[in-house]
Amino acid sequence: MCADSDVCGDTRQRVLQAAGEIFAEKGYGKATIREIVERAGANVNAVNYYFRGKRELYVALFEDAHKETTQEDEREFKRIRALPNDQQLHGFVKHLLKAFIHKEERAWHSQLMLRELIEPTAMLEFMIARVVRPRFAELVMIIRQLVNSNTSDLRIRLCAESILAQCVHMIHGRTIVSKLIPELEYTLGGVEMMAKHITQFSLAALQNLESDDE
Amino acid sequence: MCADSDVCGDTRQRVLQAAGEIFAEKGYGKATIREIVERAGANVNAVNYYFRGKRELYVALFEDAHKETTQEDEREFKRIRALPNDQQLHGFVKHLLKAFIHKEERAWHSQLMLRELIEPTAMLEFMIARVVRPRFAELVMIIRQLVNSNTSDLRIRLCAESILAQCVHMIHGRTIVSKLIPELEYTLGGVEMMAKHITQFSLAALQNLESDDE
DNA sequence: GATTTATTGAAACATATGTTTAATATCTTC
DNA sequence: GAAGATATTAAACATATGTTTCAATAAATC
Repeated sequence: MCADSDVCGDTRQRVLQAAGEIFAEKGYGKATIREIVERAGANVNAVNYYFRGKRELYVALFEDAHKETTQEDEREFKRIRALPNDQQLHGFVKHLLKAFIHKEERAWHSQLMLRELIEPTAMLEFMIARVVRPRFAELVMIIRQLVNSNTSDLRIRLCAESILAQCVHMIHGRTIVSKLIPELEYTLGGVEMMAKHITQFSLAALQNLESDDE
Repeated sequence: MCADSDVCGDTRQRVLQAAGEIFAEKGYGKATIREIVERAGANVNAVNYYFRGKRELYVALFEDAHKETTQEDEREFKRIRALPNDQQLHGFVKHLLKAFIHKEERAWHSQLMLRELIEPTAMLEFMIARVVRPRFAELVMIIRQLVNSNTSDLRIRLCAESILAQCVHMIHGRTIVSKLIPELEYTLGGVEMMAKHITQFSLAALQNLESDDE
């Protein structure tokens, strides 16, 4: 047996790749081992041989995806922090949106994360701790620089949710969005347009927030 | 055989109720006929006897839910149109949010609709046409009264999506939202707070929109 | 009240799917 | 090149689940 990726034949890798795509496409429940191994050009047994089972394959995959996602997040966040205040939000929104429009081979990393929000498995807690919370914290930091200094923390977190909501909705609700706004294509250009609108809408909101007493 | 609800024994009705709850809870795929009939106190055969199959049961249920939803929408929209301009948005947001916090017996009507957005079945098209589009149109009307008269239609529709996004996110992302903002309880009081924030945030955005030329 | 129809119940059937087994092939190492 | 470890394959197994069958029972009709 071999656990490391480079040592053994590429069957393990092909299964990982195929599983990533299919889990991202259909979710854990609807993905079947037989479809995965077929796409990987491997035998049904391959999943159990290399990963001990469907669930363990999913966990392995998820940890891969999480690692790549957090690395990319950290890299991007560093870059964004160096931007002028009023451009940071745009950078953040664009970063979130772009992850989902990647070329197919890579796209499943992000889609897998998003799926977890839709139909949670046992990995949800892990993901909230490692991906969602850091992103949320970063967004809160960006917002804090844009609003009145006496704005309460609760208010800022609510605004953060409002902005996240718009990003998530564009991806996850794409079927509906593209029917209601056919002008929005799900390409790199379309994403620019989405990011521009979300940023503009949210900046306008933040700059116009009423004071916190009520 | 009997198709009307009042004529035959109440088995058919009990199955409908149980199915509504379970489909809303778990989605079409994960709901099983055996669990449905068990909760309804009926035999496995009941589903096939009264509805010809699982899918047909789902369709029947969905049409029921849709009818009730659209009726309630129309009633509420009429009421909201009578409000002053600046209160209409708040009324609309509150209406959307409240539907999901109903007492359990009724909640599945709305939850079933929301599920369709998450894991679409063949009913998605039907639902977009009958529920989503009318709601979207209503929201667009409300927004149009609040912005500069030369604001483009595309811009207005983008804003409508931004507002819908926030509403949907509060319901559909409740697991995460309540972790990031523990102050937000999913009770009637909590919903008031959500509605207040979403309205305030969005009104601020709309009032501050830049002009459309670019 | 007998006959027909509608409803219910238990079991069987067919299929899909995760998992295991055991045989075969391939590779490594001495 | 032989022996043992590693990898692959095909088949079988176990379970879950939608569906069907058919007999038993209840309800309706005449």
